[in-house]
Amino acid sequence: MSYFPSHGLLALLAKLELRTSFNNSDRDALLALPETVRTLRRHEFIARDQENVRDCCVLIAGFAIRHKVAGNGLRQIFSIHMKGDPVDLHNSMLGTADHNLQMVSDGRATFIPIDAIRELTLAFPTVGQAMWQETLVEAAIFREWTLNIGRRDARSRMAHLLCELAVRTEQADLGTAENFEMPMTQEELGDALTMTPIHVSRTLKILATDGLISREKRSIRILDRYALTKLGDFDSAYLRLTKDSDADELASVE
Amino acid sequence: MSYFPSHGLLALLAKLELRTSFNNSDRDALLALPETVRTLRRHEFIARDQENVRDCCVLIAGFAIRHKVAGNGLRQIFSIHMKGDPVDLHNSMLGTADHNLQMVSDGRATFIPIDAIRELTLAFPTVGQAMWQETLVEAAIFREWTLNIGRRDARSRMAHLLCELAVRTEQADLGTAENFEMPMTQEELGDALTMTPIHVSRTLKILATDGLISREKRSIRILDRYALTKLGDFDSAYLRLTKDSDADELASVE
DNA sequence: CGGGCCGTTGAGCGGGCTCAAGACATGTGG
DNA sequence: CCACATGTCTTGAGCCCGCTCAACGGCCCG
Repeated sequence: MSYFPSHGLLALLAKLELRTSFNNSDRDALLALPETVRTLRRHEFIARDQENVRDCCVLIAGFAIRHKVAGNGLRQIFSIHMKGDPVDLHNSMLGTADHNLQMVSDGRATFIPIDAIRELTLAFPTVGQAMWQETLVEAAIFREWTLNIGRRDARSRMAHLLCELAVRTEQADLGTAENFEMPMTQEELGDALTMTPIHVSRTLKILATDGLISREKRSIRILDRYALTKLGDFDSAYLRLTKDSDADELASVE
Repeated sequence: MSYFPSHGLLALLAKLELRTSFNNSDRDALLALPETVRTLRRHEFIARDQENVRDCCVLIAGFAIRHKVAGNGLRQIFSIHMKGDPVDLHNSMLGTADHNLQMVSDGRATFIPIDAIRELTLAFPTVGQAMWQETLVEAAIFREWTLNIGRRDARSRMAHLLCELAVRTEQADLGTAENFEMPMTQEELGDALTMTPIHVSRTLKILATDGLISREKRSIRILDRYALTKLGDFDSAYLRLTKDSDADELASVE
């Protein structure tokens, strides 16, 4: 048992409390989860397709990708993860992985035995529902990416991804929505957006020469957020960053 | 309260018990859920993007699709649903819909108030975990479809979809894996696979002339399952049709 | 200073799209 | 029973977005 919860557990708690109201015993039980913090190197695997998964990994620092490789050798990235994301609830709750989780930068994470999470969710069903909702939101992100890859052209796809990362990095307190780190290579971006790295390069160049973004090393500055949002057909609703009750209040105010 | 649970609830129970062991009180509580059975017409919406969702719909007969329309008017279908599928746990557990659910054939379904499901999962956390796992498997299907659309060519995409439908219809007791109904139009198939209906027609024709399948009205006969599985790069593991313990047993026997 | 890795740019190609027309089944009203 | 409309599927012809192949330049780090 950890007497001093890691930043990973604290970030996870904050994330879950965005959408669910906990009482003190819920909160204490979550923070009392047994955990082991580890540093992770770029390209290190957190979980591998088809292997058993015994721990749930919560990111503390750095970025990770969720991906799977098709029989023809082509890789598809399904989502990008950052601080506070319980990155393999999906794999660990089902016992065996059906995709890979891999770091794209150096980082740190805390590992929680999945059996402890199972017991926690049985003893504190409100925490269980909150975690369930968290995976539902991740499923919504998968759907939005499918729509993105399937139904938008290269520039829109790129704009949409940049908008999502802007919102999520700000949310995770890793930068502002106007200027944030994006430590992925263009090859990784290509596998997330279903383009060749060559076309990623050309597409980013177009966005920059059109004045929508500017690029430094591995970070992005958004120069025209309105235009980028419109080009990317982006609506952050699917990320569910507010409680439903908040949304209702907003709706009733309008 | 329904004293005679509908075929929808019974099919849902059977589906959840594929992966989770219930005791009698779990089972009784699930079957005692309040429900309303309704007939549904082809093209009728079960839920609409951005609307509030108060019920969870479990299909009894007929097929439904999950989809969203991008700003450019193009539609992307995310999954196809049939008997026993709790089709909008995703939307209803989050309160508002972020995509559409629509019938592609006439059918029947039972509607369960989502508040009753929330209470059930708090009082019977094992049932909650089973439903959570069900949505995790659906998320796995979303990922597999993303891989399909993003990383396979038209013929492989089509083959993969046919393999998935073959396995799932057999599982749902709606036909054999060799011969099953597929009541979708080629336009709907196209929106599921990200192709034009014209290309769907040509692709199906190629699969038929190559001797992999034959087509009658709205049903498919699989003539060469091995070749179709190989072409579609299909591995049913992501559907999680067996308990993990079963899989472990199989693995240890090998 | 040399060797990866990463990003950029050019030139040509191709899978799947667009546009167009026709075939065929089903349903509806006269 | 036919006339007609509608929805679905098929086939043909031409085109384009993003891919492939290739070369080069910049950066980091040993």
